[in-house]
Amino acid sequence: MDATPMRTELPRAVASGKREQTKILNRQLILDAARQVFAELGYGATTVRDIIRATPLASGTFYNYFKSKEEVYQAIRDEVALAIRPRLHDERMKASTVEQFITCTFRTFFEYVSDDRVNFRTIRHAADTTRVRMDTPEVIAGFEELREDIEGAISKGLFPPVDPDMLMASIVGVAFEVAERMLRREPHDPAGAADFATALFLGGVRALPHAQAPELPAQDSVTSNAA
Amino acid sequence: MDATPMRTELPRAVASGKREQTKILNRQLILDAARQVFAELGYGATTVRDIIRATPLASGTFYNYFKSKEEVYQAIRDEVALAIRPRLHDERMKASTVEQFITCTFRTFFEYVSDDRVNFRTIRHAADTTRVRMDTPEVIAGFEELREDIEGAISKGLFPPVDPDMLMASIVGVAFEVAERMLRREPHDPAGAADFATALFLGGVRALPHAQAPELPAQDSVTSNAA
DNA sequence: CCGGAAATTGACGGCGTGTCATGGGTCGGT
DNA sequence: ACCGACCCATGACACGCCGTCAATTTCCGG
Repeated sequence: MDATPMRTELPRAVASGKREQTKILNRQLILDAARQVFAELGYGATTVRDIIRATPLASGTFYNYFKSKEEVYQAIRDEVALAIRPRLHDERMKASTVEQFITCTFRTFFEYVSDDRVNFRTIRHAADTTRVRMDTPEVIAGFEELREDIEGAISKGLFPPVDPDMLMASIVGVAFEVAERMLRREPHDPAGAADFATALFLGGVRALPHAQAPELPAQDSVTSNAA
Repeated sequence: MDATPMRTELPRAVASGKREQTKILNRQLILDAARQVFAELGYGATTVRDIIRATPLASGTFYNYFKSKEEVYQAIRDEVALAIRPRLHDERMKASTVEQFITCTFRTFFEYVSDDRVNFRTIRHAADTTRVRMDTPEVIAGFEELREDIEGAISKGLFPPVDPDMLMASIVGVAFEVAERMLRREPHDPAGAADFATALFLGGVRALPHAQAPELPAQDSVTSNAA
């Protein structure tokens, strides 16, 4: 809230001693260098030495901050996940209809991806010919949160009682794959991508097999497999 | 066509000289070893040395067959893609309704994944905590084929005129992500997964924005940014 | 049976990895 | 202002992997 330094004996909240300051600085130095090197060489070809060389630090210092290049990658990826996850959750909490729930999820995601293409290109451009997607624990936690939100929406009667796990998986799959295509086109059209995905799911959810709904009036299509 | 050996001086079709036989054998030796080592150590941790050590061959020999561990990985992955791609294409060619088109795509894919979990687990179990998916050129070609099939289906009036690229991306995303969840559950239920995905797209496609329809009545939302 | 082509072998130089003893810089107490 | 304790950056080191290549073995055709 207040940006005014209190000038008490406890300025810890922002950056306590010089010790901790350089610690934060160095960490950021490494992360920034990594982002650049990953983008330049690709994740697979990058070595810890490449990262540290793009930094004024010595090789040993790297290991005071990260165990490996993979951990650096995770940190970068988690940064993104931590930035976007609360936004998505908040938006979904505000939703009072299926349409709002779905549309805000996709819109927020695609807009973020479009804005943050620095990070995102870094992340996607991994090897030469092959595309790669790595899901870090933080990202997976985001998926779980989506599933929980879906479960909540179902119990509030907002969604029909579909399989939340499968629906989550589908949304995730469409989000990432469509985002990829969106980034390939110029100019980026996050709104168009969101409209596409939203329409798909809005139409689709209605047709989805209802999981644990025993007292339904005669269903005509699907529903052949009631587990 | 004919499997009968002609007994001429040219039995090349099956396995000509000892030279070529061992060449095929060695290649297979390396691929098998790689499958095992990848599954055991994970892709990231595996070294070319690990692979060659799981083989009676010498280190130098490896490079007569593959440039790197990545190329081995591609070969394994491409093996799968080459096995499944024609099947998918054939099934889709037989489809005369949207429902058939979509359902056969998912059913074939999920059944294959479920059967072939040896390869698939190998492929997915890449690092320790992180999940990865690598799309090799052969796999990407499969995606392109799907897009072309969608375009064909649209021009035959089977599909409404949606954006084929985006629809392809969505199908791919759902297929892989739902497959992942399917493999996590015991027992595997490829039919259930296919029903879910099919229902989603059957309902969704109808609701999708129609791409190249210029004579639309007043558009209210979107379309603000016409390049 | 022999000469040449093709493929295998394993040792080698170069490099990345992760560790550790060393030393310089920082902090809290006096 | 000074000092001792502590923390952490440093870069050399031992080890292992990488990709290559000359020497050698294996195979083929004549």
